Amino acid sequence: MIHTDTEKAILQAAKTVFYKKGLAAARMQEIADEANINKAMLHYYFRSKEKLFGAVFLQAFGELAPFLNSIFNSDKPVFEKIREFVDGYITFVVDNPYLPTFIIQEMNINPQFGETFFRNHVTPDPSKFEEQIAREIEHGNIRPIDPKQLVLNLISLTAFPFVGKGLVIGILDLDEIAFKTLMEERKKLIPEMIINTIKVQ
Amino acid sequence: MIHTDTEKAILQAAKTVFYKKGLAAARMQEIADEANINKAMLHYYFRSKEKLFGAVFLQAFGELAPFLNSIFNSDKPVFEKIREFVDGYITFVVDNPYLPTFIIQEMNINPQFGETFFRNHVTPDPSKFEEQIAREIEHGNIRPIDPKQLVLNLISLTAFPFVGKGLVIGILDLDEIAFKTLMEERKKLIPEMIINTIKVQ
DNA sequence: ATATTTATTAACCATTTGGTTAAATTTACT
DNA sequence: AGTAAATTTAACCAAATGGTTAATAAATAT
Repeated sequence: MIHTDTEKAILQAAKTVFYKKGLAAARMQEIADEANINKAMLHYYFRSKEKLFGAVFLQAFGELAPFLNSIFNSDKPVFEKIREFVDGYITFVVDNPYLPTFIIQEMNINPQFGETFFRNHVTPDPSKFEEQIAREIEHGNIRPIDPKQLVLNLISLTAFPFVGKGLVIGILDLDEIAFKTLMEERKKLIPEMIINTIKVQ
Repeated sequence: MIHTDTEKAILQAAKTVFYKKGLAAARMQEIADEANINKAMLHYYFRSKEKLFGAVFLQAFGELAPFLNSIFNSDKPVFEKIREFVDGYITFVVDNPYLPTFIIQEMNINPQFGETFFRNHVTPDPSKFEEQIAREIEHGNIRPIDPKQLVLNLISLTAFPFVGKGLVIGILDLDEIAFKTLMEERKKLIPEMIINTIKVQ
């Protein structure tokens, strides 16, 4: 796994272009230009467009999955994990705005690719967190809820505004600043909402 | 606005292909094959790929926007609107699984297209609903919350699982049936959760 | 220094793709 | 029926695109 400067430059450029345009709309020449190198180098290092895309996709997950798993799998209490997830995710995505959309987009366009990927790589895995939730419910520490639904609520509330940003801005009539303000507020709002739903009165 | 059979067949085929693959990955020949007609007909009726795409996009919004607006703008109470939105949306999307993803995807890839579109067409508009929420808060009937955040929560919880379906299935380790079951459960779960957050104790 | 491997480039290639055209067929009109 | 208009088709075209190649330059090893 040697990474020469050129290889790194290619990956960085490919990331930029693929994130913004997706696999189909991205052009090899555009990636080469972005990396300031000859187009043939892309094939020299990555063989094909699909392979290059695969490398970018892998790296995208490589940035996100360990981060999410470190939260899911820590030994902290449920409420704290919820707060960490929301705050961490929003902070992360504000700095990497194209990443979640990119992942979701390509997994939808090519579901088979997504399935294979999940089978063969380290991906976000909340199963331990789900077990923890189930345990807390059994102990009567939080109100009954399907752990999968809880995790889905958490991800939905946190990720959707970024994934559907264009639509959200249009529907709620926001500008860039108002959007960012709203997202910052959500760091508090989402955990409060979820915790309020599951905490025993 | 005459629609011959051929024109209808083209639109239907274009819908199928564009929904599944997006603008960039869709092929004019594939649309022609899907419609069982000659490729030249696509240009005869719609001039260019972009124009055809525009027509499909317009129709997509035309299906969704009035439906959502009829809920947002009715004279029913807030809680009921929340229930109607969730139930209606999920029912709708189960029958039209590609539609929301399609809209969000293309608005993200080409934000300018999205902006122009929102300025020139009938789109989902929750502003009246937001005012209604603000009024209910003033009257002390529901707990204080930014109406935009409430609407965003509603849309996020309802739409995200479909938009990010590939990822959700992967992360939560679901199959098609488990996914559908989860979605059906959400028709109850989401309204309960949101209403629980805003109802005065 | 010289040979050998590695990296880089410019030119090239085959295929695909959106789009056109001119002829043929069907429909509508008188 | 005869004619003009609209519809449909097959063949074609230019541009774009992913990918290759052969020659060159740079680095590495002997």
